[in-house]
Amino acid sequence: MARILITSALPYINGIKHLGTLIGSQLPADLYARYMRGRGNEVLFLCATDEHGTPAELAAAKAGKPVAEYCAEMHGIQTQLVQGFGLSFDHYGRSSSPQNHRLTQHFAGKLEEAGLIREVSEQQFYSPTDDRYLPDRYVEGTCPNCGYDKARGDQCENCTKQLDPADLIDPRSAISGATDLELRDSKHLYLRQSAMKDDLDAWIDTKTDWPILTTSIARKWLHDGDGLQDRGITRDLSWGVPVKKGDAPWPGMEGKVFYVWFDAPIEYIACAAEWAEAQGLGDDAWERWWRTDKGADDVRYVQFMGKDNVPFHTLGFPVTILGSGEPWKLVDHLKSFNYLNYEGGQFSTSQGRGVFMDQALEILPADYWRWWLLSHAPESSDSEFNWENFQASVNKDLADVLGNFVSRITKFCRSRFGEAVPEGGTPGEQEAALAAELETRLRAYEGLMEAMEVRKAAAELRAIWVAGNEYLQSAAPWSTFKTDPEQAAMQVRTGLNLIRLYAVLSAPFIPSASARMLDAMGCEDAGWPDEVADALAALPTGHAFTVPDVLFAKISDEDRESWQDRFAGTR
RNA sequence: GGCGGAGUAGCUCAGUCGGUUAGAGCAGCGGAAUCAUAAUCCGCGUGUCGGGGGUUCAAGUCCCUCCUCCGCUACCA
Repeated sequence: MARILITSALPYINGIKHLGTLIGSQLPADLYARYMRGRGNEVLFLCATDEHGTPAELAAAKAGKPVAEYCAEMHGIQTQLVQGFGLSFDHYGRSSSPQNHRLTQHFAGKLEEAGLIREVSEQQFYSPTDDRYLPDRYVEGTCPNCGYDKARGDQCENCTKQLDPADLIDPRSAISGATDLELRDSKHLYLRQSAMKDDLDAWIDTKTDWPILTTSIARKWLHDGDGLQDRGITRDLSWGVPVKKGDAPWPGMEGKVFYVWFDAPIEYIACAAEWAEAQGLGDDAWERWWRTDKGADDVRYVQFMGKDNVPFHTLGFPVTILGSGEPWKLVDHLKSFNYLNYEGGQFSTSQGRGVFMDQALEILPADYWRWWLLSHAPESSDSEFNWENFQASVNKDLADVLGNFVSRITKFCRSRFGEAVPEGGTPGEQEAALAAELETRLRAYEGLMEAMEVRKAAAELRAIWVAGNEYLQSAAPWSTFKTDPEQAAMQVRTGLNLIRLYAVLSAPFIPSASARMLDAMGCEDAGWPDEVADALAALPTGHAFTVPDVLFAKISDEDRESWQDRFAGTR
C-alpha cells in the first residue's frame, strides 16, 4: 500500500468556475484520487480556494461586502459545487486560513535567513480616492504609442504594446475613474529565484516522465531571455497574509501583504494542517504527509493543474520549498492540461459564454459532465466542447452502452428468474473468453490510470463495457432460455456480476452511477477485482437485487438546442 | 517578433526506438438479433497523415522551409 498526496490547483475565489477550469485540474485529480483509493492506497487529496489579491477585493466591493465576508460566502458556494461534482477532497481549505498565514510567514522568514530575499524600492500609483495602491492593470489612460484612451497600465489592448503605468497619458484609476493619482515610492520583497536557477534546471532534467507540456513550460521560463527572473512577493494591499519574518515583524514592510502567488501554493501544505485540525488530529498527522523527516519519505506527491499554472509550480513554489532549507516534500509528478475551448472559441466569464459549474449541475447530473470531460480531457492539445459531440458521446457511451446493459440484464433476469441471482449451469468457453478479454483490458486500464492517461483510460473502460454487450449478444440467454434454462441462468448470473464489476471499475469516472449500480446489486463489497474470473462469480446464487431506474436518460435534440442557445453568451 | 503546443477519415482523437496493406470511437451504409433506455452485436474506410524540399533500403514518424490555428511572452539574446 502506497501513500499518495494529491493536490489540485486552487480555484480563485471571485466567482464560479467554468467547465474548462474543472477539467484542467480538479476533475482529473479526483479521478486519480478515487482510483488510488479504490486500489487500497492511502490517499490525502487536497484543494482549497485561493482568496487573496486585488481581484477578490474588487469583487467584494462590487458585491458591497467586506472582503472577508465575501470570500467566506464564495467559499461556501464553491464547496457546494465541489460536492455537487463529487470531487472527493479530503479537505477543501482556504488560503486565508490561520494555518496558511503562519506557514507563509514561516517560509518567508526561512527564505530571508537563507539570503533568498532582497528588498527593492519601486514607484507605484496610489489613488487617494480608492484609498489603495493600484496594480499596473488597474491603472488606465491614453496609450503614448497609439493614442487609444482605454489602455491598461500593463499593456495597451489596442496596439498590444507593453506599458509602464507611468507612461500613460492622463492616468486614472480603473476602479473609480479617479484622476488624482500619485506616484509613490514603495519598498517590496523579491524572491531571488535567479539564485536557484541551476538547481531548478537540474531538477527539471530529472523529470523525464513528466508531460512535455510541463517540462517545456518550465524550461522556457528558465532559459528564455536573461533566464529566470526574481519575483516580487509582496503587495500594498490589506487583504492577504501580513508580511512577517516568521512571527516577528518585518521592519519597513508594515501594512503590506504577501503576493497571492507566494501564499497560494503554501496553502497546499496549510490545507493539510487544516485537514488535521478538522479531523481532530495533531500536527504529526499532517506532517507525515509533508515533512520528509517526519514520515513523508515514502509519500508520492502528484499535482494537477492547467498549463497557466505550471510556472508557479515548477519554479516559484520549488524555490520556496528548497530555499527554506527545511525537509519539505517536493512534487514528484506534475500532470498538466491544455485548455478546453467552447464551441469554436474560448469560455468567457465576462461574456457569459460557455457552461459554468452551477449551470452544468442545473441541467444534468454530475456523472454526465464527468464522463464527457474526462473522456475528452485536453491532454495533448487544446480540445473543444461542443453540444453535438457532448450529446452524441453521452447518449452512446453512458445511456446505450453502459446504462442499457444494466437495464437489459436486470430486466431479463426479473422476468425469467425473478429478482435474485439465479442458480444452475456451469460457466464454459464463452465465459472463459470473456474473462480473458476483461483480464487483459483491466490490466491495461490499471496501467493507464496509474500513468494518468485520462483519455485512454476512459476509452479502455468503455471497451470493458462493450465487452459485456458482446458477451450477452453472443451468449443470447433469451434464446438459451427456451432450450436450456440452466445455461441461461448461468449466463444471466455472469451478466449480473458484470454489473457489479463495472460499478467498481467505473467509480472513479462516474461515482454516483456506480453507487446506484452497487446499490441495485445489493452489494456492499466494492473491492477492486483481483482476478476477473473470480469477480464474475462474486455474487452468491439466491442473492437479491433490484432493477434500478434508468441510469442515464438520453439528451434529446430539443434539450441540446435550448442549451446551445442558452449558453451562447450574448449578454 | 520570440518560445511552446497543434495541424492524421465528415466529427473528436490514437499513432511508442522511422519498418509489414495508417488506426479507434462517433456519424454513414449493409446485415443479425429482439433481453433492453428503437437500446445491442457483426461487416464495410481510395484519408494528397497542412504545402514543398531533403536524409534513408524505408518517414505521419528525422532535418530544412513555408502556411494555418491556439497559448504564453516581449522589443531582449
